[in-house]
Amino acid sequence: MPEAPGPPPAIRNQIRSLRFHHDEMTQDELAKRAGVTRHTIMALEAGKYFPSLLLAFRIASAFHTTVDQVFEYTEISAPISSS
Amino acid sequence: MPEAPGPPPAIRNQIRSLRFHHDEMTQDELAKRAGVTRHTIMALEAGKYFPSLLLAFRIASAFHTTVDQVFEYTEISAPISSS
DNA sequence: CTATCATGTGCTGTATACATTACATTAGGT
DNA sequence: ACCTAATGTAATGTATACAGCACATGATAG
Repeated sequence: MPEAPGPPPAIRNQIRSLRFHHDEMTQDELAKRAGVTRHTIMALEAGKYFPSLLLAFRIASAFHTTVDQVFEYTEISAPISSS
Repeated sequence: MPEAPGPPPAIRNQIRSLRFHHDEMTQDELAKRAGVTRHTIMALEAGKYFPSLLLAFRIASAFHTTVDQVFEYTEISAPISSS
């Protein structure tokens, strides 16, 4: 089945890339460090949904980095541009 | 009514402070820029819940700054300490 | 006193992040 | 061929972010 139509996801993440750069950490290992299930990590890498801010912080913490280094926000439909 | 028991919220934000540092921007104005309702901004400032990662990015964008500058994560109950 | 602006409160409904369980698939090792 | 580890898929249930609406409160102005 093809991708869902509509604008592309507004947030991309570097989770999979960071896992391999951190001693090939498994999804399960990252999940334990972040306090979620392996399923959640898999869904995030697959772009099925966006993490909560709390989980975003915990994932960044697992990689000893910041939220802005793990997640990248791309403005697609800006709610407001100028008053 | 007193606060709910248990550990303090894991994420604090500088939204109210940033609003006043940005020409005393009203909750309604910030809400419009972030694409949410005024009610949501009020709830965030009151600490009633945490924003989604998407909203966190949009609020940071409204202040021309990063997520990590608007929101501060304080580790209270680390999901894992050491294997 | 009345009107308006900014902020807070309370309720109800919907969308979605995440858990839970189970099963399929691919690669490596014996 | 068999076993295990790592990853993906699918279905269902729960918690919660956020919308939408109405109304209360405090400040300022006329």
